[in-house]
Amino acid sequence: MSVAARRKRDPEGRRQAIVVAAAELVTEVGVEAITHRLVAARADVPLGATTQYFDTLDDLRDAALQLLVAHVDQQMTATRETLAVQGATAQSVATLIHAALVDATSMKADRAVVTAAVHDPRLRAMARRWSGQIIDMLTPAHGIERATAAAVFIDGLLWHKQLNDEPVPLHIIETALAGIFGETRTPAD
Amino acid sequence: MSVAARRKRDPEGRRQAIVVAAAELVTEVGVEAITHRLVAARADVPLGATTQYFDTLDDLRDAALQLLVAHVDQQMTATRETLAVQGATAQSVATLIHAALVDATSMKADRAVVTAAVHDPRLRAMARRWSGQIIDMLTPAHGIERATAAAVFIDGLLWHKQLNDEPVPLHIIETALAGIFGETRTPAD
Amino acid sequence: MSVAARRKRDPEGRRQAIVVAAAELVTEVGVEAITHRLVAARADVPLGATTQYFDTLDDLRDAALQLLVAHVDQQMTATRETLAVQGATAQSVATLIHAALVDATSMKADRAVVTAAVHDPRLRAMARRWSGQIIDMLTPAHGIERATAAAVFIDGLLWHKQLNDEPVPLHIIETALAGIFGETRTPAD
Amino acid sequence: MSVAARRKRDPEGRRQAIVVAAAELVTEVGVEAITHRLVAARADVPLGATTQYFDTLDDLRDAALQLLVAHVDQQMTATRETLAVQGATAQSVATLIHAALVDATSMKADRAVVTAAVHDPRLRAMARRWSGQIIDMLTPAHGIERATAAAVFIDGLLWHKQLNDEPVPLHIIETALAGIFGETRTPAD
DNA sequence: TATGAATGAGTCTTCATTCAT
DNA sequence: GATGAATGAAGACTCATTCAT
Repeated sequence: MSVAARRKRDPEGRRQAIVVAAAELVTEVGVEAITHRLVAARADVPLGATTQYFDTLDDLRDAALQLLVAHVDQQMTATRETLAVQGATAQSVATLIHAALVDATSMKADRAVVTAAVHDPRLRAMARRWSGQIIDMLTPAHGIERATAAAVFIDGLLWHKQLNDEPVPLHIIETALAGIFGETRTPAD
Repeated sequence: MSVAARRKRDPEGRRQAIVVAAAELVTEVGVEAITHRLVAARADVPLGATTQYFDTLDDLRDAALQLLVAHVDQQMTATRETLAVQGATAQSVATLIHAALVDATSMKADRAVVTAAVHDPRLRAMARRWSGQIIDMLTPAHGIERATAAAVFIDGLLWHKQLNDEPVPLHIIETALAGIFGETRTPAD
Repeated sequence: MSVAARRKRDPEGRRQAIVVAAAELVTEVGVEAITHRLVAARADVPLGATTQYFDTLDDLRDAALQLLVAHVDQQMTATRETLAVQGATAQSVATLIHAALVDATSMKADRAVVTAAVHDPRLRAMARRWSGQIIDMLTPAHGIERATAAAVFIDGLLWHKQLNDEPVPLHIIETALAGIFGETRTPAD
Repeated sequence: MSVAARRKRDPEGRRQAIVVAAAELVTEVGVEAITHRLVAARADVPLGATTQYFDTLDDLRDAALQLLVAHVDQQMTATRETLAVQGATAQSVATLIHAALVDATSMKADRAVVTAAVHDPRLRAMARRWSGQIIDMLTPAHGIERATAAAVFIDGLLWHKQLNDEPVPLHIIETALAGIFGETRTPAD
C-alpha cells in the first residue's frame, strides 16, 4: 500500500545529490568500491535514479572524481593567489599547507583522486598536474630543484595526514621547508 | 585415473604459489580487484585450490598483504643495518632511498600496502609502523623533529615514484635531505 | 513559456508519426526489438508522446502492425483489380509478383507481418487471410488446387526476396507459374 | 531449511539439457525472446547454470541455433541420399517433402533458423545454403532454372506449414512439382 | 495536453562459496 | 586432498509505465 511517495521533481538537484554522494563515497571507500546501490542509498534516491542520470557506473565515477578535482583545483588557485601576495617563504607555505591539512574535506578530495590515480592511468595525469602546479608556484623563488623537493615533501605531508589522525605540527613543516629551500634561519624564527 | 597428471603433492608450495600470485596481483590491480579466478589463473592452479587453502577471499587477500608486508619489513631491516654502518647522513640516506626507488619490486610492494591502507584501517597501523621505524632510525642523528620531516619527505618520494615513471634525481634528494637535517653543506657538495 | 517552441498541436498527426515510425522499425528490427525510446527517437517526438497515445507498448506494436496490414491489404486489392482486367495468366501474375518483389517497401511490410505471425497467433489469421485471398483470385481461372500451389509458390518468392538480395528472375517465375497452372507453353514463350 | 538439494554432477548432460531447452524455446518463442531465466526454467536447472556453461546469452543462443542447424543438415543429407536412389522425380520429391512437413520437430527446427535469419545476417548465409543445396540436388535432373523454382516452392510449403495447422496435401504438391519440372503427366498418374 | 523525470521490475553477468566426485 | 561443477547473491543496466509539472 504505502509505496514510497514519488519525490518532487528536481533534475538538477537530484543529479547534484547523486554526484555529491558518489564523491563522498569515493573519499570514504575508494573508487573501486562504489556501486549504484551504495550511491543511491547515500543520496537517498531510488536505485533507478543513479542510472537515469549517468549512463554507466563509470560515467558516475568520472563525474564524482571530476567534482573532487574541481574542489582541489579551486584550492590550488586560492593557494597560488595567497603565495603571490605573501611570497613563497617557508613560513607562508607551511602555514598554508598546515591549514589545508586541517581542512579534512579538501584533504580527502585531494587524496581520493591521487589514490584512485594509482590504478587508473587517466587520473595519473591529473595527479601529476597538481604536483607540477606546486612546483611552478615555488620555482620562481627557489629554483626548480628545491621546488621539486618541496612539492615532494608537501605530497608526503598530505599522505601522512591521510594515514594518521594528527597532521605534522606546523613548526616541523616550517623548519623542513626552510631547510629544503635553503633559507638561512635565524634563531629568532 | 589417467586424468591430466595431477600436480605433485606439495601443499606448502602450492599455498605459497597462490599467495605469491595474489600478492603480485595486489600490486598490479589493487586489493579490490582480486578474485579467486584471477589468482588461480595467475598461479596456474585450479580454482578449487584457492578456496582449499584459504577459507575466504578475505583470508587470501590478507595473506597476500602479509607477504608484501614481510617483504617491506625485510627491506626496512636491511636499511637499518646499512644506516647503522654508514651513519644517517643525507648522502647515505639519499643513496639508499634512490636505490629503493629504482627497485620496482620493493617499491610496488611497499606502495601496494600503503595504498590499501588508505581504505583499510587494519593496514593503517602497518603503514604507520614503517614511518615510525624510519623516524626511529633517523632520530639519534637528527632529533625527532627533523627525523619526522625526513620520513615525510621519503614517503613523498615513494609516492612520487608510484605516480611518475622517473624517480626524483639523486642530487635533489640529497640536497633536500641535507636541508631537512640542517646539515651545513659546502658548495663543493 | 519560452521553452523550445512546442510543436504545433496536431494530435492525429503526431499519433500517425508515431505509428509510422513504429511500423518502420518493425520491418527493420522486428517486433520484439521495438521500445518506446526507439520509436520516440525515430518519430522525433518526446518519449512521453509514445505513452500518451498508446496505453501500453503492446498497443503501439499492434497499431504498427495494423498499419502494415493495411498497406498489404491495399496492395492486395490493387492486385486483384489488375488481375480482373488482365486475366490470371502465368504471365500477368508473374509480372505482378516480380514488380512487387522489386518494391522493397511493400515487400518488407508484408514479410514483417508474416514474420511476426510466426510467434504471434493473433497475426497468424492475418497471414492466412492473404494466402486465402490469393487463392481466391486464382481459383476461377485455375481451380483451387493449382491456385493453392501457386499461392504457396508466390509465398516462397516473397521469402526468397526477404533472405536474398536479388529476386528470382521474372522468366523463372513465369515458367514455374505456367507449369503450376498447367498451361501449355509453346517453345516460343 | 529445505534448500533445493544440489543436483548430481553431470557437466555434459547438463550442458546438453540447457542447449536442448534453449533450442526448443527458440522454435517456440523465437530467438529474440529467450532469456537465461526462461531457459533455466525449461531445462530445470538453476539460473546460474546457464551462465556457467555459456559465457554470454549470445553464446547460448548460438549453441541452440547450431543444434537446430545440425538437425536440419542431417535431414538434408538424408534427403539427398534418398533422392540419389529414387531419382528426383516430382513424385519422390513430393513424398519426401510431405513427410518432412508432417515431422513437426524437423520442420520447426528448420523454420526457426530461417525465421531467425530474417533479422540476423549471420544466419542468412545458413538459410541460403539450404536453398542452394536443394537447388543442387534438383539441378542434374531438371536444370538450374526449374530447380530454383522448385526450391522456392518447397520453401513456400515449409512456411505454409509453419503458419497453418494442416500441410498442403500431397497430391497438390506432386502436381505442382510436376508442372514446375515440366514433366509430362499421363492421366494414369 | 505535453513532457520528461521517477521508479522498480526484470535482464545479463560475475563470482564467492559450497560440495560432489 | 584435489578439482571443478553447482548455486545464489549481488551488481550493472534497460526500459515500461506512472505521474508531477
